[in-house]
Amino acid sequence: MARTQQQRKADTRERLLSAAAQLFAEHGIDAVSVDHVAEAAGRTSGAVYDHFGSKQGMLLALLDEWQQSLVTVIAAEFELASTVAERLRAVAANLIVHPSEETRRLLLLERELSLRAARDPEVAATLRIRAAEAHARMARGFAAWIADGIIEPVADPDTLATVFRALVAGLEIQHRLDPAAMDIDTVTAALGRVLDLELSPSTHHSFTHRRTPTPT
Amino acid sequence: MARTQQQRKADTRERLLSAAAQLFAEHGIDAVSVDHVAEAAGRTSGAVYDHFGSKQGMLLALLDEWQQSLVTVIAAEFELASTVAERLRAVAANLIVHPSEETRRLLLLERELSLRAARDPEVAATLRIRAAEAHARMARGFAAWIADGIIEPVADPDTLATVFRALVAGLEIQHRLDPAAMDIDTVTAALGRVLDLELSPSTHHSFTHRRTPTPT
DNA sequence: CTATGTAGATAGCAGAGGCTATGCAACCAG
DNA sequence: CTGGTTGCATAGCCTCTGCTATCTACATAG
Repeated sequence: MARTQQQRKADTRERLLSAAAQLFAEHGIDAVSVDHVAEAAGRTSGAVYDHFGSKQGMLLALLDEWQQSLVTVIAAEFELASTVAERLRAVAANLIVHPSEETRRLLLLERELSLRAARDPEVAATLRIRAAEAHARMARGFAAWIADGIIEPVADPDTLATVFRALVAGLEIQHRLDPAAMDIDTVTAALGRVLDLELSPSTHHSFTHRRTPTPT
Repeated sequence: MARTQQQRKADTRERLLSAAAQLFAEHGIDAVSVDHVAEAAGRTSGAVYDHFGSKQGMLLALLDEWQQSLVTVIAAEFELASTVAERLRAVAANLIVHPSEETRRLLLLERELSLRAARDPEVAATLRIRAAEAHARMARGFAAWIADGIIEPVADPDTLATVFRALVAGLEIQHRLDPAAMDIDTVTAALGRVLDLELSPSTHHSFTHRRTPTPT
């Protein structure tokens, strides 16, 4: 397969990181052993320690090469529709209400990492940089929308980006816990609140569509 | 101390659950061993297994008796001020920007539990019930405000409660990761966005107050 | 073709953590 | 007073995990 040693090493590194991302997202970082990762990558734990030195080292390497953050996915969703309302609905659908399996895993991994960051300064430092980049990117997007008159300047782009990121994260948490309690109209309306859009489902409906949680 | 066996047992149970709550919140559930909990409670692991059968059993028992959820804390904050703007600011300050150590621990535990719920149906079931109660409580609060004319009926109470809970959770995550990037004015303005309040800091200021993340 | 460096396999250690089996003192019924 | 029960302690088993030390096969240089 890989011919030179360099190629072989690079290939192994990719396999290991890819397997780690997959398994960490699916089962949680602590629940996945180094041996699990190695086996999934078709290698042994010796390869992991040769490449990264420790499990933590592997995690940090993974973070460094990790591009598919929440905001990246949001941005991708935004490209798919033209009107603002449609874009919000696309985000609501593809990130929160009907995400693909891969997206679900990504979001879960992002949550676990941000929780870990609260107790692990190394993880926090890496995540902080990514978060700042993501925020800036989204703020520029809102600024452009305002400049183009696509949305009303209800607040400055920085605040909008902060609110929007927080909302998506928070809504995702709620929906994952109790999907039956939140349909796509509610989610879309919630996102629209940020931009002063009137997307609420009819009042009568909205007061009654929420179901009590499914009893155990 | 405790005289009858019943009293003794009840006392031990409380000690164990209290110690577990404290330690789980501070270090994370997986990082805390059964022995740690027992020792902090002045007992041994034998007591834990007599009471709860397993570590998971202890966690579920803890959840069942757990009253101090995020929304409970928010509700408490709301009582402290009179005007809506002041209440939002109180929430921003006491939950997100300058929370007490105890509040910080509580919020962290709540995040860990909700993440765990994504992979553990037992935890999910318990949390789901609490979340529904919390949501209903907050929705009733917003409904009362609308009925009393305290806030404009910009959306139905259910949507408002959904948005507000999501926003607080999301903002807390962001602020914990990078406190320097989000001051209290931004947070308050973000919360106000939900209710169409104009609390934004001056535009010129808001475009510049965000700092780049502290390098490493 | 040989010498050497290197990617990664193999085997195993040390420690920890969940859990169990058993022991024992305090309590309680008769 | 006594025998049984209860609440918890003690000791230890067993598995798993992160990690290391050592070895092997291959690739590259000369």
